[in-house]
Amino acid sequence: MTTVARVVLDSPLPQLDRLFDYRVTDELQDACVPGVRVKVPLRTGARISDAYVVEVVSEGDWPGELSAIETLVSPVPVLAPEIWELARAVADRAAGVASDVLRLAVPTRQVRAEKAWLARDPDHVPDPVVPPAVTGYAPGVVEDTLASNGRAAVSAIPHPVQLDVEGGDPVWVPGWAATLAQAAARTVAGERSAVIAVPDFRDLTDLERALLAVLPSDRVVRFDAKQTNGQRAKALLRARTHAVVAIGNRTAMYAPADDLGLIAMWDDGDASFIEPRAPYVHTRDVALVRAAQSGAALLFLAHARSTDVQRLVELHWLDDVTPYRAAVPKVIPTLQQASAEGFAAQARIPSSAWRAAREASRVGPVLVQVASPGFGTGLVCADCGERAHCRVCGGPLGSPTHGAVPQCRFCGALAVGYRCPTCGGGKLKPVGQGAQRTADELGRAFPGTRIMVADGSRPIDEVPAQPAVVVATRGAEPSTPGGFACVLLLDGERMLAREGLRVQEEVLRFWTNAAAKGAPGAETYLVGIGGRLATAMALWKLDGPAHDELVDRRELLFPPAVRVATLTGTEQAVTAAVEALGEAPVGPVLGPVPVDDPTPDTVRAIVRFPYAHGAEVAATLKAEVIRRSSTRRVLPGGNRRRAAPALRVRLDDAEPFSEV
DNA sequence: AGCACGCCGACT
DNA sequence: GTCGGCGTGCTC
Repeated sequence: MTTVARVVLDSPLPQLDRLFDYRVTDELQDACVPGVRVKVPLRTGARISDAYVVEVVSEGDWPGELSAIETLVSPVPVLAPEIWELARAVADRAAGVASDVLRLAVPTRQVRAEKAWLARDPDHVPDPVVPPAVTGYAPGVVEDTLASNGRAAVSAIPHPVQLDVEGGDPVWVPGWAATLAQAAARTVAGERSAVIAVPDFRDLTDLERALLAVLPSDRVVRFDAKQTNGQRAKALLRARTHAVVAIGNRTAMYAPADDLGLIAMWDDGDASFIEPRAPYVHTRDVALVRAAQSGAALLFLAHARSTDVQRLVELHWLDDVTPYRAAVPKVIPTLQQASAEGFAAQARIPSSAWRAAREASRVGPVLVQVASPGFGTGLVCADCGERAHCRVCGGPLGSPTHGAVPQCRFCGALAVGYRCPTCGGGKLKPVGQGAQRTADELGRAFPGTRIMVADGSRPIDEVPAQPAVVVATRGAEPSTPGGFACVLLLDGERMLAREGLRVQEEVLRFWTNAAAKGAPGAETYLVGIGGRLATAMALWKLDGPAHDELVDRRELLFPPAVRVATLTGTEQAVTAAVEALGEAPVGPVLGPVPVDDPTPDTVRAIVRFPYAHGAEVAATLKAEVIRRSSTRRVLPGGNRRRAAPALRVRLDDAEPFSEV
């Protein structure tokens, strides 16, 4: 009797994206188990491909003669069976290649990490964990979701929370981090694992701090983008030793974990969750696939709900969980009002907000959110370096886009034919950054107060709980123990004025995430904003805007109301692929239109289809890609060289809709 | 990707 | 007659 290993090849070619059978030689019998890395011959003995064993059977389904596995790279099973299943399903959903997903999920080989893992004590039993309560919500609500392997969209606690640490000082963490840490600790207490994905490095640090307050360190495994391959390989193997919480950014959603009990994400609307590598699957979708496969509980925590999660709530696929109402921030929207004082008038900060901020800055730190540098670059005279000011109100001039007519950052007046009042020069050059300029102005207006600036290039993680004004670009706000005494949200109008499908969602995320950095009961002033968004913020009912957005998207047949396939390639290949889809698409096909990427003879078409047809559409498109990939294109000009594939398919890329 | 197989033009 | 062009197809 022969033993057959079914392997997945480490190749990005769609036509090789299936299992291949190989004979297992006698000397490899014992070591050849699912998950090990091997090298196998392909077509001719001269070509050797890397592969993972995914299954060992007594008889394969290949009728021909089998080649033998060339070598066993290492006896350590690095590809957990459930991660193979996940990669397969994620690739299928995206009409992509499983080995592309595996490249995200499994770090390259690291001998030291493997040695450490082989030398581990397999009988080691970690200390049991006492399950904490999940605080800030009605007793039992989150606990029951976990216990029943339920699924929920959870409105995060919108202020910092203090967690007691056994034998140490209490720590302040964001409300969402406390909730996820408590939920994960309950999961681990039941000796099941949890995976949690957060958008960026700072969120990861916050979450880790919260977790270490409720769990011993051998129960927390961290994956992050700054780790070396070796550290990732080590973390990957450690995640499978006993019940742990695996935390990280996008790739953490692929962390192996025996007996998964909880899958969670913080702030799924953050664009960092969009995977930039093929097959470009959003972490939220990985979470949904993994939840379906594992049956684990699923939690999406956020302040401002994404339209994607709102859709799942309206389908009753996710429960809607909110914290105690008493916890919500006091958001005070203010449309422009005249203000008596100089800078406040220029910045259109109403006098009430101005006074509140000044009062608060005497007792604790005040957070001022401004748009990012790209929203308004400052201008100075190219000859003498003098700052360019508005002739109408005296505010600083900026240039919204490069080369545009300079415009006042405060009153919006256009400065046509600007002349420098000092030297008479007519040329302006950009300088400085939005946050820094606002800080300068505030410094003059708040004499004696410490002013700090946090932006992308000069990040600050945390500021002390002392009187100060912290000016931060949106998304770069530091934390402070206990929370800020007052929060001012400036520039909102300008942030909303940007073009794009998800602008409103994004701006609500920026506002709510900043407001949640305020202390419980602290006031948040939303400057220059009225209407429905202001009401939603004031009532802290953020599912309202998400619902309204979703209604609009349904009418327009825009994602996430429908799914989207972007087809790029030769006109022939794209047209044939659209035809192959038959009746599955909804609404008109957009295009094909000529695009210059990657070659001038390329076209692009966008088809929309209902979620119910997802599997069928992905399978059809994958088959088209395979069909087209075997024939090579001859580029015009006579010289034969390798051209881009005749057909590329990308699913659920919402980017083109931002231009509509 | 690579590499073998296969069916039409100019050569010892 | 056949050497080799590259279009087509396959890889356990």
